[in-house]
Amino acid sequence: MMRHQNTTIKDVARSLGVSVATVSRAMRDSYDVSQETREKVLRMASKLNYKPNVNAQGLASNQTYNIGIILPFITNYYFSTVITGIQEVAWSKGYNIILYVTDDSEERESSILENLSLSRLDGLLACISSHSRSCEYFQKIIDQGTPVVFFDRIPAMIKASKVMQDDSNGAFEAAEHLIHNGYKRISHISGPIGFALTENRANGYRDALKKHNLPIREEWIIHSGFSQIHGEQDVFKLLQCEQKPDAIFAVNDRKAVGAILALKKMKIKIGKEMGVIGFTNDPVCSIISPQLSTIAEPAFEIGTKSAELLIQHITKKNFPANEIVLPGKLIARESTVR
Amino acid sequence: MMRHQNTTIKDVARSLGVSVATVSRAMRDSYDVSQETREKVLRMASKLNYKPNVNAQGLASNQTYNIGIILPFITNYYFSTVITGIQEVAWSKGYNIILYVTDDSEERESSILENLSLSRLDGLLACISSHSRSCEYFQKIIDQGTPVVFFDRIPAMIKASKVMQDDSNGAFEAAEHLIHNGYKRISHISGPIGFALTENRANGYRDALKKHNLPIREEWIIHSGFSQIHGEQDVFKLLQCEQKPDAIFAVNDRKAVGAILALKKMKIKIGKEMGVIGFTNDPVCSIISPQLSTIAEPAFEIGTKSAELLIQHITKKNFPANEIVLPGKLIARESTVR
DNA sequence: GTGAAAGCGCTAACAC
DNA sequence: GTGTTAGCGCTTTCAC
Repeated sequence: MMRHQNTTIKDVARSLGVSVATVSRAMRDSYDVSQETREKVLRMASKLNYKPNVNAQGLASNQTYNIGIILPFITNYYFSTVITGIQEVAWSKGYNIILYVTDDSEERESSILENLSLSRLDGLLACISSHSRSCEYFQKIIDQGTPVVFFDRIPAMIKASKVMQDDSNGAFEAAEHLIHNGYKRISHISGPIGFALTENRANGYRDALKKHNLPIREEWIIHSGFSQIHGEQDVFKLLQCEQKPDAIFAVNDRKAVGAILALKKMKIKIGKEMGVIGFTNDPVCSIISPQLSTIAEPAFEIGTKSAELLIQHITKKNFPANEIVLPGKLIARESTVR
Repeated sequence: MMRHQNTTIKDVARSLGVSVATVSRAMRDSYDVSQETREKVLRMASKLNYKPNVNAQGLASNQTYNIGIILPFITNYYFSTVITGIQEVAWSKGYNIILYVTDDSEERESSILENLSLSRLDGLLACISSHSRSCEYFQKIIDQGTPVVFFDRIPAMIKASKVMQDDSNGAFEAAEHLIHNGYKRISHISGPIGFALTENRANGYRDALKKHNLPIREEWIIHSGFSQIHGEQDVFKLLQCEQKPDAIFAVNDRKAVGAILALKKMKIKIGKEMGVIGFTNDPVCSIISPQLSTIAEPAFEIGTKSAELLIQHITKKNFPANEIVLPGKLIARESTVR
C-alpha cells in the first residue's frame, strides 16, 4: 500500500546544501543552530510543504505525541464534554488523541489494555468501567513506564494522578438543598458499590442528613447501575418501602431522569410529593419537565486538567502523582420545589 | 524521555534461534511460514510479552493502522453514536481511531487538516462544519493518496465515498405523517443553506406538500443553524407570520426541542395547536414532554458503514468511490397527535 | 554551529 | 520455508 511519497528531511537538506542533522535541529528549536540557518530551514520546509514523518520521529525518539483515552462510553453529556476538554488541551500542545471505548465492560477494558501497543502512546487517560475492580492491567502499563491519569471513576488501589469532581461536597449540598426546601425523608439512588465516586456521594448524603438530625434508613439507599433504566427501577423499589421517602437524591442526572419518568408514570407529583435532584447538569435537566435540580459538574475542566496533568507526566520524568478535586455547583430548578 | 525498553522482534528471534524475518512473517500470518514455526513463534512472542513497535511497522510498511475522524462536535447523540459505530468496526479490524474536533469552525477544520501529518493516518472519516464550503483542503489530502470517506454533512464538490441517511425520503415521511394526522399549514425549520443534508430534507418536505396539494409558503421555511437555540428563535419568527402554521417539521431533534420549549413558553399546546416532528431520534425525544415524534436516523450504522468503506479504500487500491444511503424510520409519538 | 554516521524496530526483496 | 540485508525517515552522539 504505497502512498505518494511526501518530501522528507533529506529533500529539505539537499535543496539547502546542509545536512539532515541541521534540518532536524532547526525544525525542533534545538538551540545549537544559528538564527540564520533556522530561518532558512523553516522557510524551505514550508515552501516544500515538508511534514515530518511521525513514525520515524517516534521510532528515533521514542515519543509519539499521541495520548490515549479509555472510557466506558462517549454517548453521554458528561463523557463527551470531558473528551472535548481533553481534545482542546491536546490540540494546543500538539498531541493527538486516540480513543478507546469499553462499552462499560471490564472484559473489553482489559482486552484493550492487554493488546495495547504502548509504542503507540505517550500516555493514557482513563475512566474505568463500572464493573472493574482490581485493574491490575493498568498497573502493568504504569510499571512499563507509560503515565496514566485517571478521571471520574478511579480505581482505589492504584497510585497515579487522579482528577475528579468534589463528589462528597456536591452530594452534601444536594441533600442539604432538599432539606432546606422542607423534605424530610430523603432517599438516595446510588451507583455500584466499591467506587470512590459512589461512596463519596453516598457519604456526602449521609453527612447532610446527620447534620440535620434526619433519619438514615438503609432501605432508602439503593445501589444499582448508572443508567436511566436503573433510575426507573430504583424508584419502583423505593415505592415499595414501608415508609415512603419524600425526596430522591440521584447519583447522576441520568438516574434522576429515569426517576422522574417513573414518578410520572405513577402519577406522583414531582416537587410537591417527591423532590428529585441529580448530579452532572446534563442539558436534559432544563428540557425535562419539571426541570431538574442538580449539582453541576465541571466536565470540561475535568478534561482539561486531566490532559494537562498527563502532559506534565509525559514531559517531566518523576513528576509526582497528583490528586485534583474540582468543585461542583448547586443549580436549583423546579424538581425540588414543593 | 526514554521509557522502559520492551522486547523486540530480535529478542523473540534470538530465543528461538530463528531470524527476525521469520518472526515478522509468522506474526503477520504471511503464508510462507510453516505451521510449526508459526506456532513456536507465537508462543514465544506471547511468553516474552512481545508487542510490535507500531512506529517501526509504520515506517517500514508505510501503514499505521490509525484512522482519523474529523467532525464538528462529539457532544450530541448523533455524532457520539456515529463514533461509537466507527470505533466498533475499527477495533474489530485492528485499527485505532484518532479524533479531531472542529467545534463547527471552518477555520479550525482547515487548520487541523493543513497541519495534519498524513504519515500518522491510513485514512480519514469526515463530517464537515456547517460553515465549510469549498473544502479544498480535503481535496489536497485525497490527492496525496490518503482515502477520505465523508458522512452526514458532505461536501458537494468532492469526489469521494459518502455515507448518509436517506434525508429526502425521511423528510417526506415526516411531512406526510403530519399531513395524515390532519395538519394543513406545515412549516419547516431548516439548517444552513448549501448543505446536501439541508436541501434533501427541504426537498422531501416540499415533495410531500406538493403530493397532497398543500401550499408551500416560503415564509414558512426558515434556514438557520442546527442547534436548539436556533429552533427556539425560528419558532418566534414563525409566530410572526401573517398566516400562522399549524405544524413544524424540524431539520433535527435539537431544533425540534428548541421549538417545543419556545411553544411551551408561549403557552401554545403542542400537538393540539401545533404539531412538531424532528429528525434523528435522540433519546431526549422520549424524555421531553410531550414526547417528540421523529425520523430515526441509523447513526450507529452510519458509523459502521463509513468505517468499513474507509477500510476498503485503505486495503484495496483503486476501490471505487461509493455512495451509501441508509433508510430512516418514522417514530410517531405525542407531539404529532391533535 | 554543523556534518557524518549509527541506529531506533520493523518489513520486504532477494538469495538459497 | 527460512535467512540475509537494505532501507523506511528521523534523532542523536561524536567529531571537527
